Amino acid sequence: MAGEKKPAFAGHVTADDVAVAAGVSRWTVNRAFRKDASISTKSLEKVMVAAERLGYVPDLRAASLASDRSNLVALLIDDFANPHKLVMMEHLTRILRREGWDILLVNTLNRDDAGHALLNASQRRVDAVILIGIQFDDEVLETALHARRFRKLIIFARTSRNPNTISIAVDDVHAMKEIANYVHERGYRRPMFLAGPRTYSAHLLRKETFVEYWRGHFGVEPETVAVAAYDPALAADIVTDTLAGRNAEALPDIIVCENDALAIGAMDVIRHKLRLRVSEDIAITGFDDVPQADSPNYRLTTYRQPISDMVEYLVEVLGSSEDRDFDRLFQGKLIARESA
Amino acid sequence: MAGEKKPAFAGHVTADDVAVAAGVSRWTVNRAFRKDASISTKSLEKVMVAAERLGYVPDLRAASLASDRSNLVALLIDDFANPHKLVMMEHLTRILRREGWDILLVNTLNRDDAGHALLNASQRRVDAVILIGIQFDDEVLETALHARRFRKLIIFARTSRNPNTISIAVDDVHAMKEIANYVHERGYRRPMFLAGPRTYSAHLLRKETFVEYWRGHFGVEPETVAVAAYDPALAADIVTDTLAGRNAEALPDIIVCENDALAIGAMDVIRHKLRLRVSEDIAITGFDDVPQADSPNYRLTTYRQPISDMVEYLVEVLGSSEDRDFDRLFQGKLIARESA
DNA sequence: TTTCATCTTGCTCGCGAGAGCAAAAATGGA
DNA sequence: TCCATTTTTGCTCTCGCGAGCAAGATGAAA
Repeated sequence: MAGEKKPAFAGHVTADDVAVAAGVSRWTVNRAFRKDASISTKSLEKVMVAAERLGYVPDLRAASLASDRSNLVALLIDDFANPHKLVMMEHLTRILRREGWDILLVNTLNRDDAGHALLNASQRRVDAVILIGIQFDDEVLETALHARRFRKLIIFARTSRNPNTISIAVDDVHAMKEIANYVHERGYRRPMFLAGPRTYSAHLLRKETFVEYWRGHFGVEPETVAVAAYDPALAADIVTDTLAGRNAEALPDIIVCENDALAIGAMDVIRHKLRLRVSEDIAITGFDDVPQADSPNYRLTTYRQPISDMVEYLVEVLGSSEDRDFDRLFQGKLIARESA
Repeated sequence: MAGEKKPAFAGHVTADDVAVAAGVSRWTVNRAFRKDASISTKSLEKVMVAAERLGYVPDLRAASLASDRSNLVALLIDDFANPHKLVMMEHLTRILRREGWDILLVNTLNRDDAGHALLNASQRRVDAVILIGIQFDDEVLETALHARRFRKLIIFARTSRNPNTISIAVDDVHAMKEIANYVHERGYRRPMFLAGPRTYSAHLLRKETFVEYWRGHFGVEPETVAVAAYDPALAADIVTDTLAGRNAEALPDIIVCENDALAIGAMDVIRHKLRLRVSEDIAITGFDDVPQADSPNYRLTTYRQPISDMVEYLVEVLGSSEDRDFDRLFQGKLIARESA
């Protein structure tokens, strides 16, 4: 009380210090920082004034340890060449933070590393794991799930058949049918599908859907090419290797890409390597509607995922303690621009 | 011992359980998971076998609480439109993880939010904070530093004059002089400088250096234009507003950009809005050497920062307990491509 | 004023580890 | 083989907070 001046070394100010300063018990101090706790406005104010003066903030490690809820989620990601990841991260970090969740960011270096990444997260006792990476196989997920290291394992922006994971994604099947119809209506007849890497657990149904739908409805089997990563530069190499030297009739009239990262790489090749015109000679579609897709340089026809809605749903899932099936598909939107 | 089967619910397997299973004490179990601890190979193995079987992993929250070292660093970021952020994050997440550091990712929504973001981090008792965002003002940093909420506050890829922060950055002054000389040597005489937002604490000395150097050495004051964010789309708007309608003599012959994000936006405008040729009509330089800069579409002359080296130095700083001046400038490299 | 319900406050115990020390075991040299 | 040294192991105490309960304060109804 009497001008007892500690050198405000906030790193080690504890609730006890505040309690003494405010003339209440330690538990009242902690209660003041919990939104659910019952506390009188009088002591709340006393505590807050003292805390402010001493520079006290509660230690979430201890809170987490005692309550068995960490309010921490791990975000596992690996596909850093794909610009859409930046978009997803922006939404995830902003909205999760608004809802009081902190994020542990883990770079899953490669498929073999996924298990370690999961283990890493589990050591911090995260409440949930969000996968926005692509390199995971079922075995790893099964192991983690079986060990019940997390309450929830959420696969974001990708569908999963694993009944124990929660998948929040766009409706790829519907989307690709819409794209296929659009492409056909616009008069394209020789599509080539440019696909990304095949993963085990978390699938994109885009290639399968497009190919089957096109074959079923328009009678021909589209050519498909796969790229080992969602990397524009890599996509460019593959497309160059595939198309360079072909004469006009052997070229596709449109390249339907699994996402914008691939589409951007492919478009660069059409223009600068094949020296053809985009849309007139070879059209192109993407998926994701990354910011670049709207640039005057690309004007890419693509398909927008409702990322904000998906993340809002994600926080709803995180907050829920029910044990139901949380899987959900969202409807996206075709964005027609000049590339197709 | 005798086939006592718990339903391997790893979420609640504690060191005590493993101790019983392995026939040692709890402390021996914990020691087995610490690299510095003294333990016999025999008990190490016993513990590891038991831990593996039960699915035990140490609880880093508790370890952190007891040892006052969290092995956690906060990464504060805000500039999600800039593709270079993805590059930095990839390096940071990969190398920090390799060295045993976990990352708490915090999206600093805006300048007013920086204080909250810092507070957020401090509640998790992170060992250090790394800023790769741009919106911080001195007041906020001073408050955080004064409260000593973190052992280290590192400003990455940006220089700071604040003596209490650690700045790990590229030598902007040297870099811009090199760029200015290159530009002049290549015969450009009417440069325009396209700058990003001005921040308080963490400066980029690029604009100042370029403008002063050019004026001092070549006698004329270059025109400068500022963009409110490192966002290609925003840069495109500003450049369009600035240059559209000018006749040829009033146009710059080169646009020197503070970074690639701006350069990419500007280049799109030159081609698709002004309908001019890049390099022949208006040349352009960037900074960062983002992946896109190398694409056949841009072929941007730019300046590469040695991000890997910088992050390696960062982990060295994190690991050090000395109390010296850790500020360091790295030398980058001019990457000449076709855009200038 | 009394009585009972409600709100607030303080307390015991526990969360899962680490520091640091003391006891026990292993090791080595004469 | 014996004693001194070194290594390994176990233990007490602590880190900062929360759950849940009991005691105390407050207030409304009788």
